[in-house]
Amino acid sequence: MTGDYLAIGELGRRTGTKVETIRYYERIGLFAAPGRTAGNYRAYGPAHVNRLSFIRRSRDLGFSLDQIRALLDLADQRDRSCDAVDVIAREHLAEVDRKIADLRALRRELDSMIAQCRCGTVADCRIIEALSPQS
Amino acid sequence: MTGDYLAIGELGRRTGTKVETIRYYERIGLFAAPGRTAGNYRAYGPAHVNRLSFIRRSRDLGFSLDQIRALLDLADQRDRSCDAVDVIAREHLAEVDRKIADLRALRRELDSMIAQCRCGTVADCRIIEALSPQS
DNA sequence: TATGGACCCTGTAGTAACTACAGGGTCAAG
DNA sequence: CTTGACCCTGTAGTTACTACAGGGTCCATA
Repeated sequence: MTGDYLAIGELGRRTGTKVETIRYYERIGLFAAPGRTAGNYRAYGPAHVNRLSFIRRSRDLGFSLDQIRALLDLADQRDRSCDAVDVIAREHLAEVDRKIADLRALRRELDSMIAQCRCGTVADCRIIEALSPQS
Repeated sequence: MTGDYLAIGELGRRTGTKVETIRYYERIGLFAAPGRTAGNYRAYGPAHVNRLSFIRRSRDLGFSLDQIRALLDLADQRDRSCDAVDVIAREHLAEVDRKIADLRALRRELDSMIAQCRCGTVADCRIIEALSPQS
C-alpha cells in the first residue's frame, strides 16, 4: 500500500477490529467507504483510523450501533451544545444500571437454587424442582 | 377446543409465552409437537403446560435454550445422579457473575465520563473526547 | 519468470432467540 | 351467513457480527 494509506488488515490491527467487521460497518453505513487502489483494495487514511477507534471504544463501553451513529453525527457538529451527547450517555448508563439490577436478582435466585442441591438423584433434585411449575 | 385440551393461545396465556414463541420452540425441537384437532389446531394437555412452564422459568433465570435442552433431558432421567444438573446451574451462575463484573466496570467508566461533562459545545465535550482516540 | 502464500475482493449464509408479517383456514356467536 | 377472534404455514426481519466460497492482487523467493 503506497504512501501512508492502510489496507484493511492493517487498519484492523491498529484498531482491534476484524476485517469482516470493518466491511460490515461500511456496508451498514456506519463507517465511510474509503478510496480504492488500482487493484481495488480499500485505502484508509488517518481520519479513518480515528473514526474506527471512536466506534470501537464506544462499542467497548456498550453503546449500540444506533447510539454510536448518533454520537458520530453529534461529534461532527462541533459548535452545537453537547446536551444531546449527555442524554445518550445518561440513557445508556441507566440501561446498564437496569441490567446490573436484573442480573443481581437473578444471581440471588440461582444461588439459593444451587445451595439447596444435595446432589442425590434427579428425582429429588432441588434445582429441577425449583424450575418446575408448582402446580 | 374439546375436553381439557388447550389451544395454543390459551397455553400461551397460562405460561406467559407468545404464540409465535411456542411455535418456534416446537420448530427447533425444544418443545414436543402436540396432537391436532380435526381442524388442524394444536391441542395441548397438562404435560405440555408443565413442560413449557419449566422452559419459561429457566429462560427467566437466563439459561440458554441449549442449557434448557440439557436440563430437560436430565429432568426426564429421574433415577440418575443430579450432578450434571448442578454443573449446568453452577456454570450459569459463574457466567452471571462474570457479566455483573463486566457491567460494573463499564458503569464506572461511563459514570466518570458523564461526570466530566460541563455541557458546553460539542467541541469541548468531555464525553466525545473520552470516546476519541488519544493520539 | 514463475509460483507460493499472504492478503484483498464480493456475496451469501449462519449465529441466538425470538418477532412480525402475509395470505390463508376454522370456529362460534349473532 | 357473516363477522371477528382465533388458528395454520412459511418467510423475512431484528442485533452485531462471523464464517465461508470462490475468486483476484501483490510481493518475495527460487
